[in-house]
Parts: sequence; C-alpha cells; structure tokens
Amino acid sequence: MPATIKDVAKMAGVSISTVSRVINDSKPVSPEVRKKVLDIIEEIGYKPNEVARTLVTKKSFLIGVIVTDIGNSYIAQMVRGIEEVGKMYNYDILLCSSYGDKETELKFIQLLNRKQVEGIILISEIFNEEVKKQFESYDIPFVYLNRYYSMEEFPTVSINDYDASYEMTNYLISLGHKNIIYVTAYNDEENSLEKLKIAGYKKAVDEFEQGDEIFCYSKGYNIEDGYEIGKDILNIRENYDATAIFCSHDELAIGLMNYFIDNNVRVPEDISIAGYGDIKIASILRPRLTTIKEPYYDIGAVAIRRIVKELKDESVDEGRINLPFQIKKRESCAKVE
Amino acid sequence: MPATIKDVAKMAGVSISTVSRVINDSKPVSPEVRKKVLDIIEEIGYKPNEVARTLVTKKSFLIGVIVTDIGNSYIAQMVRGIEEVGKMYNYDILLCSSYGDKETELKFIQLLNRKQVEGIILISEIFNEEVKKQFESYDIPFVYLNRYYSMEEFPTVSINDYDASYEMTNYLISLGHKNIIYVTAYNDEENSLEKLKIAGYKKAVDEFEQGDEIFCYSKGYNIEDGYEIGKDILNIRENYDATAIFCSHDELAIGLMNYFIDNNVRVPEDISIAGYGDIKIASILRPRLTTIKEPYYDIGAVAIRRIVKELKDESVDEGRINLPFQIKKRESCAKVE
DNA sequence: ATGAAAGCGCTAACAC
DNA sequence: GTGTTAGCGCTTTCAT
Repeated sequence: MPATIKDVAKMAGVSISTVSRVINDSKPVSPEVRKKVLDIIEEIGYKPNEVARTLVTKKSFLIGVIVTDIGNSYIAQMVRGIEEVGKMYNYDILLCSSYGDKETELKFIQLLNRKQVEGIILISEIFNEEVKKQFESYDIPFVYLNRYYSMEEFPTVSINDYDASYEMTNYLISLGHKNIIYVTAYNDEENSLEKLKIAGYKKAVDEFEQGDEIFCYSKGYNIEDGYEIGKDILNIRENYDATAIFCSHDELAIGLMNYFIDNNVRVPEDISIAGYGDIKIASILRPRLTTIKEPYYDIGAVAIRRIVKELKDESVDEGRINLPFQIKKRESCAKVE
Repeated sequence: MPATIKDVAKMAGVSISTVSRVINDSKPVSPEVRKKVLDIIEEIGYKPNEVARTLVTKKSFLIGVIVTDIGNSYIAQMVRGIEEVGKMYNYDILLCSSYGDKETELKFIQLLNRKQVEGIILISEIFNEEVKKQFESYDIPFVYLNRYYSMEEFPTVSINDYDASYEMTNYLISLGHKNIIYVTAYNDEENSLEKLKIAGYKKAVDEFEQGDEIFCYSKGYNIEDGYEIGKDILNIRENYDATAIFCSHDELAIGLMNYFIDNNVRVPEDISIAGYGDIKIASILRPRLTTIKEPYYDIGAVAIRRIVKELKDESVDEGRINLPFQIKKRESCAKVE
C-alpha cells in the first residue's frame, strides 16, 4: 500500500490539513513545519492520490479523445496536437478507438463521462446524429472533428473546404490544365463535406470557361479505392482530353499514382495529380504530391484550446473555427506544354 | 450537477446500499425493488461516478501508455494493439508523449502513478536507465517497449533481432548478392539492439564466405538520414562492387530509395534495398520495400495482455517475450543476373 | 433482502 | 498558522 496523507501527517506530527496545505501551497504554513513535512514526503516517497483529489475538487484533468483509428496518420497528428497543448494546461488524454462504429462512439461518450473527463473531443469519420442527443444530456465541453461530414451547430475546427477546393482548381488551371477530373466517393450524402469541395471545384471550372467539369467516382476514400479507379481514369482521360486529376483525398491520389507507376503512366509528364489533406506520406512519395495542407496538428491544438478555455469560463467562439490552409505545390503537378 | 447514488436512493425510497447492489449485481435484491431502482436510474439518467468507485475499489481500469511520439506510424500501431486488447478487459488508455526526453519519461511515470493507473507501458526510443529505479519504487505491472535499445531484466516484447537480421541477409544472398552493405547509425552504444542485428548480418556473411562485410554509417535512423548517405552509398557501391543494401530501419531504406529516384539510380535494377520493420509506408511505396515485418500491433497487444494477466495474478512469463517475424519479399530486391 | 455506518484519500470550510 | 470536521460518491462490512 502506498503512503497516504495520513501517514505523512502522523510522521511529521502535524494534522492532515497542514500536509494538504504544503502540497497544494494553498495556505501559509510556517517554514519549519513546511520543511519537516517536505522531508517526510521525500523520505517515504509520498505521492498524492489524484483520484481522491478529483473526487473532492471535481477536476480530473482528463480530456477524453475518441478516435476512429489512431493508425490513420492524420488522426495521429490531431492527437499529437491535442496531447501537446493539453499538457501545457496539465491535462491528460484518455484515448478510445471506435473503429468507425456508431454504437461504440456513443458508448465511449458515456464511459468517458463516468470517468469524469472534463471535456471530450470526438474525431469521427462517419455521420452519427445520435451523438448530438448524447452530448446534450451531459454538460461538458466537447469538440467534433470530422474530415468527411459536418454536424450542424456542433463546435468544430477545420478549414474552409470550399475555398481550398476552389484555390486548388485555380492553381491547376494556372498551370495550363483545361480539363481537370475531380475524383470523389461522394454519393449524395446529406452532410458530406464533399458538397463544399465539389462546389469549389465547379466554381473555378465555371469561371474558367474553357474546360469541362469531369467527375470520377471511387468506392471509398482509401488508397485501394484510388488504385481501383485507375483504369476508369485512363479512359476518362482519353474521352475528355484531361491532363490533370484533383482527388478529394490524398489517399485516393496516392492509390492512383501507384496505379500509374504500375502501368507505365508517368506523373506528371503524362498526367498531373493533386490531392487533399497533405498526409505525412504525401511529401515522402516520388513524385511528391501536390496537395492542400489541412493543418491536422493545429486542428487538434485549437480543439483542445477551445475546451480548456471553456473550462476556464473564458469566452469561446461559437461553432466552427476555420484555420488557414495552404496549397502545397510539388512535383506531381506540372505545367502543360 | 449530475445525479448521484443518493438521488436514486431517495427517489426509489431505498437505501444507497440497495442501489449499489443493483448496479453492481453484487448481492440479491428483490425483483420489485430492483425494477423500481432501474426505472429511476433510467428516468434521471444516472451514471455511476467511476472516480468515487475507484477510490474505494482501488481499480481505476486505466493503463498508462507513454510514447515517444504517436505520430510515428509504428508507435501508432503498437498503441492500437494496446487499446484494442485493453478494451476487451475494460481497460482504458491514458496517453502521454515524451518526445524522447528522459526527464519527461520519468515525470509521466510518476504522474500516471498518481492518477492510479493499474499498469504502465513505456514505448521509448532512448536508453534511460533511471526508469528502472522509478519503477522499482512503484508496485504496478509495466512493460518496456523499445525498438532501438534493450533494458536488461525489463519485461518487454519484441522479435529476435539476431535471427531476423541473419535471415534477411541470407535471403539477399540467396538472390545472388555477394557484397551487401549494412546501413546503421550504430555508434557503439552499450545497449543498442543494433549489436544483435549486426551480429546476425555478420554471421550470414561469414558463412557465405564469398562476400565482404561492408558497413555504412548514417547520422540517425530517420528518412532524412537515409537520404543524406545516398552519395556515400554510391561510392561504396563502386569500391566494393556491392549490389544490395540492408538498412537497419525502414526509414533509412526509404530515404535512400528517394535519393536514388532523385538521382536516376534504379531500384532494384541497379541496386537492391531491404529494410527492417515493415512500417506502413513500406508496402505503399513503389517499388514496394522488401523488409522484415516487426508485428507492431501484436507487440502492443501482447504487452497489455501481459499486464492484464499480472493484474489478475495469473502467472506471467518473465522478461522478454519474442514474437515471430516475417521476411516480406517485395520488389525493392531483385535477383542478380 | 435491506439499511446503517464506516471509510477510501483527499480538500475546504470553520474554529481557535 | 494549525487542527477539527464535514463531506466528495461510492462499496462493503455488519446488523437486522
């Protein structure tokens, strides 16, 4: 059994309140007594029990983070941001993985509440409306992070996808590309962020007036999905005289690039490819992927910053916080000769 | 304020002990009373406070995990294994990042103890002897995971690096390679696992009798370090007539491959490259990297399994647990013509 | 089968 | 400046 505050008090010949005062610096204690207590603490290696402390102070210094899968590099980056900023305010991270399951997300929200976390950040990849009700019944700050879907009126932090998509398309146009294929798995889902991204792409193409809107639909947003549509893309390229591809996610672009390498299509000589996200691997690959940098680390950092603020009763910006994005111009996109 | 067990008791017209009994199924309760209590719980949405529970039961159902950086994909994989298996036993993960700092590792061990975690898994990349003393003063199960250094007598789980390195070298030899360069950042550090890996490489080369041991030293084990030694490697290749490179870590191999691509050296036509680890990106790159698969997910899974066992007072295998590895034969290594 | 009461380790009035 | 005491929300004897 580890030593308790009682043991310290007894050995130091003082009351437990005095011990509490010295370890918390909460009230003045005479220098001699303070030293005595500190010595005993050192001697027996006493460490305050944070659980007992939490029970009375109502402060657990714990933030619950529910992720889809920490194995996704962009999620890992977000968690890094959360963890690192959280630490600045003495908060620790309770990590749970939902693996994309609705019920699991819900269950973890409950569990984290029972564990008395002071706030929750949900990093999801699905649309789960029930999460709303769940949170309404609890009274702790939370932030909702989702790269694919938006949940209305939910505090979140991201980038302006419409602008980002618009800018990237314009960049491609500025390179001399006329017909640009937009690749997505969008399937008319109500809350999909793809709506915005597609709108941005369309706007740029419309304004340009010289090219067509061309869409190619993948099964999903993973590398394999990108690889699978490689053949379709090649056909579309012939039919529409397309010279560039704008993928709604880096993963799709990477899968596609691999398909091209495997089939002797040169990037960017034969075709240019742009992605969306700037996941870690995007700048490691050859050619390096031109893409939109979503600041994952910062998104996590701002998310927890918001929670900490709310916990301190400071004013918080309502709803969505948009962070700046960047167009990363790299070798996968070239000028049209 | 959330409802407490008292509220439930009052509303149900029973004592708090009875409520406790129904929520824990710890002792028989008459069906009518049970139903009444359950109804009230449902009605007011009562959720037991796990912190209060922990204070009396001494079970926090929390495992502390200290990582170097969750942004490293292999670490993320380990954490996945820990989290997923932990969940099977109702354990949650308290995640802390040390970013490779000795003092931070130590501080987190203390912090986690104060938070009453039931076990600790330390995923480190440095050699930190003080961790030993730290753990000796606490009395909770722990596992030490480190891809670079070994800590004697510490419970750990990994692969047999000597065997793995030996097998990979032999595989390269079987492909017809005579002179194989071994790339490492090994600098004579006492507890480096590189010792074992180098020994395995040497053994295979010695037994082969037809090639030379050739070493190339990088500054570190990261992608950039691999890229930086590209020029040296090319020189060594000329001088020693080397046809294959065995990198002590995938990251080095990837950096090197990028250097080659950037300098028009073809892999595997001009030179073969093998890595060590099988990090996520190894099988995404083109050519896909031949490497040794360290089962990161399983390593994490076994680590927490060990802790849970110890917590249940089941017998645990002492010290090191070695998991099987695999030689992943992919396109970065080819037969010598 | 149920309730009263002690106590987990700590903080925070409240006295003195 | 220091000690006494009442909880925090819960589990767990111990009676009944």
